[in-house]
Amino acid sequence: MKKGIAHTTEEAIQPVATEAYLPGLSVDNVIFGFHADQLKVLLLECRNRKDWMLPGGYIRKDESVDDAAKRVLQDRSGLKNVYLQQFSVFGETRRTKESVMRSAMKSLDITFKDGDWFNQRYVTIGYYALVEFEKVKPTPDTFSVSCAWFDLNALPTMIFDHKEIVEQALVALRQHLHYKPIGYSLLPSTFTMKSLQAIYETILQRKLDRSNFNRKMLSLGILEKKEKLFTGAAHKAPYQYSFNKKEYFRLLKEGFGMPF
Amino acid sequence: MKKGIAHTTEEAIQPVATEAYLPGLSVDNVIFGFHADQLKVLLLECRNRKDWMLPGGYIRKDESVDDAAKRVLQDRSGLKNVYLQQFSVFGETRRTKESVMRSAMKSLDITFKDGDWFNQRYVTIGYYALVEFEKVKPTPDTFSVSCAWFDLNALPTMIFDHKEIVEQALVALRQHLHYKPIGYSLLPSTFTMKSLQAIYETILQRKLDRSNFNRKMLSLGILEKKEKLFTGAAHKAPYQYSFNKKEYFRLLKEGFGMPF
DNA sequence: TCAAAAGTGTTAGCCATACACCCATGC
DNA sequence: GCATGGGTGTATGGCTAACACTTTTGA
Repeated sequence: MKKGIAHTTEEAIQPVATEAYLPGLSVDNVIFGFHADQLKVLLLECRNRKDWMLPGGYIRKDESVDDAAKRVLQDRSGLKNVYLQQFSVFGETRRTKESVMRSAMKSLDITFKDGDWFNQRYVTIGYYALVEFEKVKPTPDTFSVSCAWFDLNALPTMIFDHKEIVEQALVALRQHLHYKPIGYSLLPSTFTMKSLQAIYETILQRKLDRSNFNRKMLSLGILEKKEKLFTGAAHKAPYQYSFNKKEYFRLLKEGFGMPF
Repeated sequence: MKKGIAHTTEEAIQPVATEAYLPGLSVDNVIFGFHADQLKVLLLECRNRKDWMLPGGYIRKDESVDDAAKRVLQDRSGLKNVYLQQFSVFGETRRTKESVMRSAMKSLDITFKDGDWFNQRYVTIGYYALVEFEKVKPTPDTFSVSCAWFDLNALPTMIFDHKEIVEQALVALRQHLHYKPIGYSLLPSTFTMKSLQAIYETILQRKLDRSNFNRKMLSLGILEKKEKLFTGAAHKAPYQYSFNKKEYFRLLKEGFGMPF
């Protein structure tokens, strides 16, 4: 608020240089990861409060909204070049609450005045990201004391309308599943059909037939079968697959029809 | 800019009372109508310029973003309670151009300074609406001299990225067609199956089989057959239908799968 | 009686679903 | 060899797609 403009990546939600950002606008990312057959969301634990929030940030005056979302994603997870999709705007008048802002400011040595940067109405643009769980380095920001994964079925209490944003993101993701390939940035470069199926099953919240899932996926022509076999368990070794990047992104752009 | 705040509906894009609006944010509506077997878009002819623009406006500090879009829709078309769907945010840094703003201001007796209200970067939230063509009363705003329908295949030159916004809206509409019913606010309260089919055909840009379309639509259970027959032409009279509003909106919320 | 458009019926083929059966592996 | 999980095959039912046939109406 008093300091000059710091142009590092990690200036995201810093209470400095508010003149560098668009007023009243923010982005919030719902970052999905996949671990132990469960979908997880990356959340931040609020400083000085008992609740959690989505990784979010403001939009610099010289960057696009998409770029702001990318920057936030990279700052909190260490990752870039992952699937990041804008899905909805949250623009209710009273979605942010002064009381929450106030307590969040307390620890940060910020004078809280009416009409202040943090005390204005915020419209936020929701994005969801699909990331490879293992590769993420959870990193809290200035407003938070920790950054951790949560199971979708066991979300903590969250500030503002952030829980609703998570739910909407899941709805959007489920929709997209019907006409877009999923898995590229969620899985390691090589994976088994079983783990891919597990992703679909957790997102859709229901079991799919193993045989039919196999056939369908292969028919899309986005998978490359590695003849190399995995080993170590007391059963037949599964094939390893990787995505044919070119075909994958062609389908991502063009869309298709999934039976479920 | 000098006058006080006028709280009529028709203050939308007025250059007065800029303090009443959220800075740097706007909504733009792609209003689709259906006429003569063609999809039309409602556009505004810019004052002092040779190009056209989408009906848009700013967001009042005491209204939600959705409400702002509704207000703009009502001001330009006279309609409310129609299908209005947010579909994307347009947030590139250079999407609005100073030169365009400048010429638009010229006729309005507005001093144009750097850092001025109209000379800032704008992020806009795109909505599309489906309206009953016949019911619309096209009404220009302060920045425009006329308001008229355009065929989607014959759009005029448009300011900023507005043509791209129209195209994106059409893409979104086409997507939604696959899992949501369409037609309610596009058609009169009573209509024929042929006109409903025509809507689907123009949105999808391809012919559909009459017989199969019939069967599919009826199987959704959102249509009520009026035994009253239409008359006047040299052929068999078609049935009239109307939507079962309750079922229609249930499906709109839940979604379903369309074969095409 | 003919043309045009609407209503209805029918068939073939595809595809999702369900399930069965074989293969590989470690204990 | 047996349990476990992976790979592959197949039958059934349902639905789409295509098209044929009938009905209604005004000219």
